[in-house]
Amino acid sequence: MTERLIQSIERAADVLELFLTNGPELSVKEISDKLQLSKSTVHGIIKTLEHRGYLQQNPEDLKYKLGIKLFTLGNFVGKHLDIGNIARPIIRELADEVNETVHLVTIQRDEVIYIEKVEGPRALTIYSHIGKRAPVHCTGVGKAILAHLSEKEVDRLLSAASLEAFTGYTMTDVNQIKKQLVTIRETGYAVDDEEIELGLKCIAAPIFNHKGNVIASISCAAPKMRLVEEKLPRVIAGIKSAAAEISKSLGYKGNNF
Amino acid sequence: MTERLIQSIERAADVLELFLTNGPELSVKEISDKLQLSKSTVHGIIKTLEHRGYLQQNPEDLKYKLGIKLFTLGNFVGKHLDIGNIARPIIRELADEVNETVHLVTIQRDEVIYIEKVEGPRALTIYSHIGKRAPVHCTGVGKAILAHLSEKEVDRLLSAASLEAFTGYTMTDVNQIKKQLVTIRETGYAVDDEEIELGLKCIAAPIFNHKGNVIASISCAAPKMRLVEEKLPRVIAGIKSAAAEISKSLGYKGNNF
DNA sequence: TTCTTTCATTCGCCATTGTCGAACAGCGTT
DNA sequence: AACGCTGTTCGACAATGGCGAATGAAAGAA
Repeated sequence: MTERLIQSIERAADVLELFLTNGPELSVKEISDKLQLSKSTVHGIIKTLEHRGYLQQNPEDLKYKLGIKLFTLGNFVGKHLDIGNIARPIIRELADEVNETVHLVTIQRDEVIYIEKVEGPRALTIYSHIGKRAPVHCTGVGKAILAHLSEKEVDRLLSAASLEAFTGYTMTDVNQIKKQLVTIRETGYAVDDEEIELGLKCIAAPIFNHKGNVIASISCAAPKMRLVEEKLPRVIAGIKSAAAEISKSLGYKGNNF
Repeated sequence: MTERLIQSIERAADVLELFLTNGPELSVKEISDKLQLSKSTVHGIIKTLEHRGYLQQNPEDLKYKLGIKLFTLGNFVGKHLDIGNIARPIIRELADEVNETVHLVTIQRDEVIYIEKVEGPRALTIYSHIGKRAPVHCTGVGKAILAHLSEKEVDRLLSAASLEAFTGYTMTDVNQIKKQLVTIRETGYAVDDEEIELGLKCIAAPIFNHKGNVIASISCAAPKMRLVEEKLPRVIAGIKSAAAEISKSLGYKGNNF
C-alpha cells in the first residue's frame, strides 16, 4: 500500500489548488510563502505550468492566474459527467416551477460537489457555484445521499468528515445524524434547516443509477422564510418527483425494498 | 530565455491531455504506449494524479479517466476568465492566415460591442476599436448572433434598434432581415455587404457557450474589393472554423441536443 | 539624481527523486 | 495448468530538480 507519489506533481497540484482558496491572482512570492518552498522552486513549477497553459502570467503585474488549459480539461470532464446532461433539463423545469434555486450534486472523496445549478427567477441568490465542495453531514444533499449508503460507508464518511459545526443547528453527533437518516429513508427527502448557514433551508432527494446505488442528489435551496406553509409540500413533491425522473432516466428500475 | 521546465510536471500534463484526444477512459498500458514511457513510470504519475483528484480509476476495468478536481478548477477558471483571453490567440492566427482584420464582439444592451480586434498585416485599416458599439441589423457580427437567438429576442432587438439606414444597402425591413437569418443559420456564416459603410464587407460566424447559447461572434472585415473570388471561400472557411474552435474551448458540445 | 527595497528570474552544485527493468499478482482464455 | 495480458511493487542508479546566492529590473525614499 506504499504508493509511490511523485513530489513535483504534488507540488504543482498544491500550486494550482492554492488559487482556489487564495484568490484568482497570486505572485511567486505569495505562493512560495504559503507553500513554504523557495522562490526558485516555485518559479520552476510555475513556468512549467505556464508553458503548458495551466497558468498564465499577467504581463502588467507579473502575477499568475489559472490558465485556459484547465478550463478545457474541466469542460471535458463536465461533458463526460453524463448525469449532468440528463439532469439539466429536469432541474431547470423544477427551478421554474418552484421559483427557487435548484442544485445537483454528487459525492466525491468524502464531500459533496455541486455539478449543476439553476438559479430561480428570484434575485436573492444562494452562495454556491458549480465545482464547489461542501460537507455531507450538514447539507440536505449530503444527507439525502448518506441515507442510502451502506452503514459501513456512512461510518467512514462521518468519521472522515470532522463534523464541523457551521451554525448552532449543525448536528455533530454521529448517532443523532444516523437517526435522522432513517427518517430520510422513510419520507424520501432530506431537510437542511440552517445547518450550514443561518437562514438557509434546503429540501433534497436522492438520485439512483441503474444499479440502484445513490450517486447524486438534488436540492431546492432558499431562504428559510420562503420555504413555509403552503409552499413546502409543493417543493417536497417537486424535488422528489424530479429526483425520481432523473433516476429513471439513468436506468433505475424502481424502489424495491 | 532558458526556462527551467520540470519534467515530471510536463509528463503529468501529457497524461492529462492525452485524455482530450484519446477518449475519456485510458488504461495504464495505453498511456505508456502513447507516451513511450515505461508502465511503472506512468503508473507513478497516474497514482499521484489520482491521489490529488485529477484522475479517477474505474474499479470495474481499472481504467482511468479525468477527475473531478479538474472540473472544479475548470469552473473556477471559467468564472474568472473572459472570452477575450480564449479567443485572442485563435483570432490572431486567423488574422495572419487571411491577411485581414478580425473582430470579436458580444451583444450588450441591444447593440454589438467590439471586445477584441486584431489588425491584419495590410495597413488599410477599418474604422473600429475595442469598446465601440454598432447596431445589430447591419453588421455581419450582429446578424450572426441574431440568427441564433429566439424569435422573441430577435423581435425585441430589431424593434429596439431603430433600423437606421447607414448606406443604400442597409436592410430596414424586419421581415427581410428575418428571412436572411434563415440563410445564415443554414450556411453557418453571415455577410455584411456595404450595409453599414460603403466599401466595407464582413464575413461573420457565431460563437456558442457551453450551454449552447450564442454569446459572441467574430468577423473578418475588409474593403469589398479584397473579399472576392478565390479569397472569399478561404475567409468563410477560416471564420467558421475559428468560431467553432472558440466555441469548443468554451465548452460548447456541438449542435445536437 | 542616487540609494534602498522588493520581487521575478537565472545559475551551478549536489543530494534527492523519480525512472527503468524486472519481478509479482490477478484474471480470463486456451 | 499454463499462458498471455494487465496493473502494481521494488531496488538500484543516474539524471533531475531544489536550494541559496547572484542578477536584473522596477518602484519608492531621501
